[in-house]
Amino acid sequence: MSNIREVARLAGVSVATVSRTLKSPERVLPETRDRVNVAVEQAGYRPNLMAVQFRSRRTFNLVVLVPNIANGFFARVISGAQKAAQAAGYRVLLCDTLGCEATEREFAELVHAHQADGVLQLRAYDPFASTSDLSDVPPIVNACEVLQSGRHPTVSLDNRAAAKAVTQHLLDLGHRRIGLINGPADSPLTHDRRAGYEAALREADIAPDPALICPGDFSLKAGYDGVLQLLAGPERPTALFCESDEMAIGALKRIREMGLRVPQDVSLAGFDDIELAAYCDPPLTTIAQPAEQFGQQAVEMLISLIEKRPLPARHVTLPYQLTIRQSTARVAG
Amino acid sequence: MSNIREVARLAGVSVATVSRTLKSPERVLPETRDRVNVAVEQAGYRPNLMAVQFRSRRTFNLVVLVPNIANGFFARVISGAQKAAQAAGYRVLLCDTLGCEATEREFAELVHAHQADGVLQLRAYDPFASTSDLSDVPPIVNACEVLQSGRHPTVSLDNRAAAKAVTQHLLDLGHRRIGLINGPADSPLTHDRRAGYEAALREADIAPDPALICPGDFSLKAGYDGVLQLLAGPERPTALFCESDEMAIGALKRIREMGLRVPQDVSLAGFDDIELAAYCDPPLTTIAQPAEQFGQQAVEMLISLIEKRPLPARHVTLPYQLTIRQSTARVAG
DNA sequence: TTGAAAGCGATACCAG
DNA sequence: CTGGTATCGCTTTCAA
Repeated sequence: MSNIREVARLAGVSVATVSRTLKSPERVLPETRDRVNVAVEQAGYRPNLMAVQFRSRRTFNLVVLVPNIANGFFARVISGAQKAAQAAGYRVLLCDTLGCEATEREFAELVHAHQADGVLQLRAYDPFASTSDLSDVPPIVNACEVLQSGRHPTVSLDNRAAAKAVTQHLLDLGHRRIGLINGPADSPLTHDRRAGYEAALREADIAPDPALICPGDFSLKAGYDGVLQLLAGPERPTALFCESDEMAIGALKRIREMGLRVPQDVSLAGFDDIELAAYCDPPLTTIAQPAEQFGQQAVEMLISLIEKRPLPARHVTLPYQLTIRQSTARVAG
Repeated sequence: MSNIREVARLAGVSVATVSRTLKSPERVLPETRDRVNVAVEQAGYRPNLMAVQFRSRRTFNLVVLVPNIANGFFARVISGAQKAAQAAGYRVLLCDTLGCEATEREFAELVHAHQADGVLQLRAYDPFASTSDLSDVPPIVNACEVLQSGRHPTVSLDNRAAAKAVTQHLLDLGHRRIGLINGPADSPLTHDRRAGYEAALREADIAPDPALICPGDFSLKAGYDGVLQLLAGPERPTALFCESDEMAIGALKRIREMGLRVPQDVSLAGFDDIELAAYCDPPLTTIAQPAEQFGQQAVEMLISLIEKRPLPARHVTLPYQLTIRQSTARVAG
């Protein structure tokens, strides 16, 4: 593989001139420049980025920690992140952490090892939690699922308000017994969404009933299993709010298997507005999140951090949208 | 950030000794070793991987080119790839190329720029097609959707046989008019699956009818749109084979909207066996592909290539499995 | 067993 | 405008 010296030799100039021609051509005589360019061509020369980065102490790599790549929502976040990164001349080192803290810490360490310039974390875990010396904490942005510490910049959604809006929508349709299938217990998303759900109920003078709330984890299976528990009791709810579309789709299957219809017997609402939500039968009422924007905004903030540009805002909240389709209807009777 | 010199100073040894202690401790006196380790600890030293890689000319990075991260099938392939990479001490640089050849070439170039040791391509496009000098082609493995050139090692599925098996299954159920919704026209997958479909028909003495074949692109929408065309004619097919589960799910929605039932009026089969296939109503008959294995095998081959170990086989074919659920049934009448 | 020193490839400073 | 050269942090001979 040819190097800069080889090119210099071919062009009959010094390595310094080759470097200059490539980096700031205006500082080189056009004639010399041409000779160098010819030599570059001839040698099939490509700068060894390893060396460049080593020298400049910059990698233009961003580590993105994803809890689960297979999740349609994160896939869109990643897509947005990648576009923003590419636009700014950065690359994305994607890591499917499966929610494993050790893995997350390990990958975050890549920054300390000079393998990346910053970290984008899409889960509520601070891989640098144990680093008390703030000057030792590299550029990091937290998006989607954020920490309350406020230590790092964040991009989030007002999950409480969104969940409240969905619940309100169900209340408006006359529902009084509304079931909830939660997300993972340790996630702030779950906490906020549940809080929004309960707030809406209370404002309608309905006491939240713990028997109507069941644990989940955002997966198809959790929705499928959750329904069994929620619709088993004597006074079954007339509506169900699932904290993710995947759970809603799992729930839908089980509801059908139990011989009930959506929305005639049970109204069903999800969260995320994944592509599939519109293709369900019936199409799913849900909360649309600007997934791509999460990734894009977060990456832009991260790059500002890296390049030490001022951040317009340390904490950004993106808008949600209640998307009403046919899975929710006025309560029967 | 502390460097190796700092550690050497603290331990009162030379940088060479520090390096040795870290790389081959057995070549260092235990006593010295301990002193070095203490110094490492004390200085909070972490080797600058940039420098290590620069010096050793190895990055332990693998570029993985994915046509579409949002696709559930690829998500599983990636998961398998990542596990295999991690197990071998490599990292994955994931690139969502969106099928853009320029992007693919650009990322593949990272190998030439010494940013990665090899490339895993999950699509039938050779980013080094223009490189005629074989010694200039870096380690690369092609998986899932493979090229016919045979230039690079591959991991694939016998798509023709799999499609033939699905079609045979439908024929066995008494179907004679079987529609097909194709994948992208430029993909070998599409070609092979269609060939399998036609072969099965011919063996049953049925002439493939072009009017029963419609173009698609593996997306929900393509399935949704395709049905409109296929079921519009006077002699509508009694069964439909979609070359991806996503298209089958889109098709399902449209079939319902047309007032037809699956499988009573139309049998429906997909391909991929994504998680959702089992959660459809009715659950989808489909071809299960060992997605994780694709990623795992391909990465293992790639690493063998990189480390110049002999490959057990240059072309690996993984097994498929016809998974029969409730979306296909004996033809009515 | 340990240390001194020569690079890896590119950059940038300082002279000329 | 151009060239010589020190330097980034680490690895790896080669000697001692």
